[in-house]
Amino acid sequence: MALDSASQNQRRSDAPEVVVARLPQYVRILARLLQEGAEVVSSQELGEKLQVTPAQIRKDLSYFGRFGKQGRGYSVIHLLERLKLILGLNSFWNVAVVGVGRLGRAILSYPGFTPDGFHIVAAFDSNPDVVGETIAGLTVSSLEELDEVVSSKKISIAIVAVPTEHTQVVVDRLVACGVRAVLNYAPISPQVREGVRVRNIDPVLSLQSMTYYLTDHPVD
Amino acid sequence: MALDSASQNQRRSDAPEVVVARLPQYVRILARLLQEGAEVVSSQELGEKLQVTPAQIRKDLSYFGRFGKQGRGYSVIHLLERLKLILGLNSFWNVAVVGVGRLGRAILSYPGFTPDGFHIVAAFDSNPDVVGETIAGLTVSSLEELDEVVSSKKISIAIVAVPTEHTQVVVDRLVACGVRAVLNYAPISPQVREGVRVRNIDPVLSLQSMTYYLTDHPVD
DNA sequence: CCGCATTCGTACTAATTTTCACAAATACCT
DNA sequence: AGGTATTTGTGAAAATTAGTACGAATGCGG
Repeated sequence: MALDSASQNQRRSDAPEVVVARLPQYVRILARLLQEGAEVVSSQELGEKLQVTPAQIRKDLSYFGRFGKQGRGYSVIHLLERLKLILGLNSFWNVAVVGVGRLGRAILSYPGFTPDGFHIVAAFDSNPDVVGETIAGLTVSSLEELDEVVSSKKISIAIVAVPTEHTQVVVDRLVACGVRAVLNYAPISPQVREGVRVRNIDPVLSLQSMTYYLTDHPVD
Repeated sequence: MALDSASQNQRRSDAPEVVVARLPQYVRILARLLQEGAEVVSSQELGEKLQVTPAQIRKDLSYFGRFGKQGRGYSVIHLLERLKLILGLNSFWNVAVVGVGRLGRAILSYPGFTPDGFHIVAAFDSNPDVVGETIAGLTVSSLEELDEVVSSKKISIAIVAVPTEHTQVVVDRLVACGVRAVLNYAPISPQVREGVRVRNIDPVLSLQSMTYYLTDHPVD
C-alpha cells in the first residue's frame, strides 16, 4: 500500500448519520456471510440481501475508505473487521439496564446483546423488593449505587426501561454519572446535553405509522 | 400564477413516508396538550416540544389539508381528531401477538398499546406447554388456530416475537391469513409481498449505531 | 374601527441523500 | 498475452427533504 496517509485522512464525523445507521446492518450480513463460508462479496450481492442499491453500499463505504477490489468485490472478513472497527465494535461495551420490571427482565434475559458487542454488567431498580434479586446471573442493585457502579464497571451505555414519568430523571442521573449513550424504551424522548446519544424504542409509534397505510386512501 | 388545481388536488398517498412517520408523534403531543387543558397550539410551540422547526410541522400538515388559523394556531382537539383520522386511529385495531416467550409476555402485559388505538385480542405460541396459559387476561392459542382466529377476530396487525429462525415462516403464515402489518422483534427483516408493511424493533442495531459516536472523533 | 402583533400556508431556496454512469482496476478464459 | 466480463470508487445528476421568507388572515388593545 502506497499512499496510505491520504486515504486514511478521513474525518469520520463527516459521514452522515443515515450512513452510520446503515453500517450495523452491513456488519450483520457480513457476519452471516462469514459464518456461511463466503470469502468475497460484491456490492450487488450485499444490496440484494439488504434490499438497497449496490451504489448506495459503495457510496456509504466510501465515506470511510476503500475496502474493495475492482472486478472482485469485498473480502468478507476484511470488510467486516474494518466496519466493526469503525463502529467501535472491536471490543465489548459494558451496559447497564435500569428498570427491572417485566420489560427490563426480558432485556436482561435476551441472549442477543452479548454476541454483538454488548455486555450487560449491571442492573438497577428503585424498588427495594427487586434490589438484591438475581436475574440472568446479575444481582439487581439499588439506584443509590448507580454512580459507584457505573464508574467502577466503566459503563458508558445504559438501557432504560423505567416508567415514563421517571425516565427523564433517570436519564439525567445516568448522564451525570458519565453515561454517553442511552437506549430508551419509554414513550417519550428524553432530553440530553450535547454529546450524549439517545435512541428510542417505541413500538406504538411504529404501529401508528403503519395504520396510515392500512386505511383506504383516495389515490385517484 | 394563481390557479393551481394540480397542487390543490392533494392525494393523501403522495405524502412522503418520513412525514407519515412523524404524525404519530404529533398525535402524542396533542393528546398530552388536550389532557393538560390546552385549547390552541402554534406550530412554534409544537416544534419546541418535538425538537423540530415550526416550518416542518406546518409543511407536514399541509400534505393533508389546512388545519390552522392565522394569528391563532391550531385547535388542539380539532387537529388531534383530524390526525387520528388520517392515521386510521379513530377506531381500534385488533392485534395478535405471536410468540409468548419472555418478550411476548412483556408485550402482552404492557399497558401502553390500548390507550393508543390497539387491542391485543389474541396470542399464539407453538409450544404446547404455553398454549392454554392465560396472560394478562388472554388465553394463548395454538398456531394451528391462526387462520381461524385472525379471520374471526378481524386481526390485520401482528406483533411477532418468535425466535429468529422461525420469524420468516411465521410472517409468511400471517400474511397468508390476511395480516397486512407486522411489528417484528427478531434481528432480521422479514420479506413480504407488496402491500404488507413491516417495522422492525432492533435494539442491537440501535446500540451499534450509537457506539460509532462514542469512539474518538477527529472532528466534531 | 385602526394599527400592531401573531401565525398560518406555501412558493421558493437550500441542504441532504440517493442514484447514475463511467474510468480504472482486476480476474479469467482461451 | 490479449480480450472480455466484472466490479469498485466517485464525480455529477437527480430526487428527496428541510428551511426561509413573505403574503394573507386573524385577534386584540385602545
